[in-house]
Amino acid sequence: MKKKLVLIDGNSIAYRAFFALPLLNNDKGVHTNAVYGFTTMLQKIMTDEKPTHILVAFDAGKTTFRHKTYGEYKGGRQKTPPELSEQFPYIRELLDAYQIPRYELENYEADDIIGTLSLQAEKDGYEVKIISGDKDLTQLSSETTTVGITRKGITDIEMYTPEHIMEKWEITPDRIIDMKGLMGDSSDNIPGVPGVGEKTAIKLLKQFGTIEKLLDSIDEVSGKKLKEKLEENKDQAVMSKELATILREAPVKVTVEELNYEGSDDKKLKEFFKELGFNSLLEKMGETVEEEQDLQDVSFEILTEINDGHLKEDSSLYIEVMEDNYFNGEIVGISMRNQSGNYFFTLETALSSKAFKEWAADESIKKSVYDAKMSIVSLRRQDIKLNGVDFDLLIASYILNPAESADDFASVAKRHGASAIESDEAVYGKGAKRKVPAEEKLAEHLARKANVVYELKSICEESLKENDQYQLFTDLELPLAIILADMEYTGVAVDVDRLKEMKEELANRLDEMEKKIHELAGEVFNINSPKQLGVVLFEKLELPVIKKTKTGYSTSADVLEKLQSKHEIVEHILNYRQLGKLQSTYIEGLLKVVHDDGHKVHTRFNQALTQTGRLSSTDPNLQNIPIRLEEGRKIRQAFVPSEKNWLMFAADYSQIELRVLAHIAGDEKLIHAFNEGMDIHTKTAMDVFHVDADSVTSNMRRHAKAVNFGIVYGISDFGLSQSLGITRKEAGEFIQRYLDSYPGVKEYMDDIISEAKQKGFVKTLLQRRRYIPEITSRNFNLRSFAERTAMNTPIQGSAADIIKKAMIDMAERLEKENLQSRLLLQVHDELIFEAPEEEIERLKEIVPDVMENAVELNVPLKVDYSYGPTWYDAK
DNA sequence: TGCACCACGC
DNA sequence: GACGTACGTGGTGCAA
Repeated sequence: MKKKLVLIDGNSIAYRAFFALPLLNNDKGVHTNAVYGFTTMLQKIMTDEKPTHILVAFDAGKTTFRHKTYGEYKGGRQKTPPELSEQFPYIRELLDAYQIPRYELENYEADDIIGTLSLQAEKDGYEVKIISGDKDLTQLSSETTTVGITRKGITDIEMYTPEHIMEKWEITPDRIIDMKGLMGDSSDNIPGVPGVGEKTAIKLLKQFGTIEKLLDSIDEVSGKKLKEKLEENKDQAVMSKELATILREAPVKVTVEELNYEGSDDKKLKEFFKELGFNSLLEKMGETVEEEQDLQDVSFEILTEINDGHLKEDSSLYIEVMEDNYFNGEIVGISMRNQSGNYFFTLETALSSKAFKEWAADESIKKSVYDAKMSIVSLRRQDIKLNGVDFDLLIASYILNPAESADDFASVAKRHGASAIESDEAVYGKGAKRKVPAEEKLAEHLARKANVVYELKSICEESLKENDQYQLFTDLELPLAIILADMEYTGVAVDVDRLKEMKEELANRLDEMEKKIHELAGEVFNINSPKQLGVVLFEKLELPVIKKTKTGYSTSADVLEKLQSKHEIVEHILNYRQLGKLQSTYIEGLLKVVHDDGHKVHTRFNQALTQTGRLSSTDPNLQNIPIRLEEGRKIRQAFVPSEKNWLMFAADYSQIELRVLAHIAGDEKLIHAFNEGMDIHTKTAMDVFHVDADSVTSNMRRHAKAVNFGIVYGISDFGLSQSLGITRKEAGEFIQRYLDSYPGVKEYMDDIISEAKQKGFVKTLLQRRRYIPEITSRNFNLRSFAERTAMNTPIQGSAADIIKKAMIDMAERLEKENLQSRLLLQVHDELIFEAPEEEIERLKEIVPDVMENAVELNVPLKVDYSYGPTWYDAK
């Protein structure tokens, strides 16, 4: 077996882990995030690399021989946070438990130890892998040595071979020190040459080879300023190179042979994980983790008969359905908590209790629940009506902070300081092992849940009021939950026969296309496998590689489009992809979720998920049914009214986000444009390109539309450049010109960012919040992302608020006017109804009326509508 | 079972 | 210069 040495840069990985993960604590208050990250990284290395020899190198002390060369080396560096320092002893303990040798050397850095040992190992015929978070180490890459640098997080490692370095920087590994010498390294305080960054450094090295050769032929450097800088900083460049050079003959006292790895001391390792509270890692080692037993005893009663004495005002009611799709799973238990006690009972008990059913249906008796929509629907499937819900812990938690509201009861409970509760996973198990436990155990768990809801009601209400979000909760989201429950329960009728026809036809076409593609490729392969497709396109057919993914060649649509002219096969693949998507996701996917009784699908809207306040839809997702391409749009022919002589009626807001922007920003030009009913993309083109309406070309309008799109979705210059197929610079200029054209918008963007910085969150028209802590990050990417989020969320979120309000008003109006028409779906800016023919004329009046007047803005809201026998025809 | 890639909507 | 860049859901392939 080939010998393989893994060398790990301990300090660097510890740093990476520390900053990549949130500050975890174990129960003794010791910070453990760096140790945890280090462990997961180590485990990944061990399984991926299976080293025969291994060592972790650490930096020793503060000063090294490099300080003699340059006193300021690593100067100005933030000192190691104490939260990290305190974790180093644990990392050492971890390595000892793994029986992995560690090493540090006075006066030298970990880099030098690694450099020295890797050289020795290469000579002795080892394959070497180096793992670090510091790109400097890539200079050690060679035929036999690969350098892995952690990318985002800690377990995502980018491997640097000489080929990869060549691809990325267009230089050989031994020139990396020259690159560093020229561009410097702010984190190590290596000065380099001012004004020279990565791009310039690479350009110079490609031309001259090394720093020394460059300085010899300095007259040949193009660019006066650059030449001056180089001349001025000659010595500094040479010194910087020296500082960046890893020493390969440090006086290391261990030999490679001594580093052979014989496996971990599992007993020690388990003890260590236990001490630090790494339960998930313990479980991986096959240990059962006993529950934290600070669970308080809960006294409850299992009811076999429910009577008036148990049923009180202000109860919490908890319904448990095991499957997350409550249209498939049945209720496995119900619990209740109120002044008279804490109870558990089965569905059968509930069904046989007239008192319970009346109590549940009584609007005037107030109940608190966790997930009102789920509770209402799952009870309604049993013919039990649930009314009078005035508190929903799931929604309250979501409103208080949409980022943290994982749909997981135990974590919501913990977050708001409720008494401890076991996780569902601990009680029910997971995956294939998931099952309903014995009744006593289930009863206890559910009793605790009802208890938590009961406890948290007033606490959450208080917090909502403090945030000025109580109205959002009671007047918007809670009533909406009831409407969504109705929509879901009603479901949408599907023309199954039509779908099956389409399936048949598509299957034939796909077969033919598959044959054609295989023929053109000269071999049979799986077109759906990006991996196999990549080999065919880029190796066998030798098409140019446009883009790579981290696992291979990219074969995405935008890449294939660029290759269309190069080979006939490409177009066929694009068509195959398009139809394949329709077949698998929309036709087969939809057929899979049609309920046998009545040919309906019952999507579930997740009301507590998105960061902006939008809804999402699953099983099936009815918010992404094709519309753009005719071929796909035909899918909509399969969505039909559920009753004879009814029609589908669809109404959508026109440009709601841009209208919201005009309102929030108070931009006069934009407001004027909407007041005048102008075509907003044409108007934007006029303002951005400084032309009059007649001179706007279709290309100008397309660009303007993309910019508007970018504003609405908060995309970056990069994103805009991708969608328009232009350079990033051009895209940036477009955005700049847009902001120059609409000074009100510019001002809004600036203000909202500073508001986000100051408060830590942004909010929508109806007081929905999104917290954006990254807005103060020193990391450019995180901060930029946060800034775009700050600008975009009030726009998208307010639009979401408005349509939610419209849905509530609409339900009220339909009820008031005694109409049979039903709201079926919401697709972000669109509402879809089914309606008796004779009500269509009425809907044409009231739907736009209600939607356009859901809120009052300083621009008009505009709604378009249409109707027909299928969703397809309602266009 | 989990991740990577791709593609659909707004 | 920063290396990753609206938000969702779902399908298939593939390695573990």
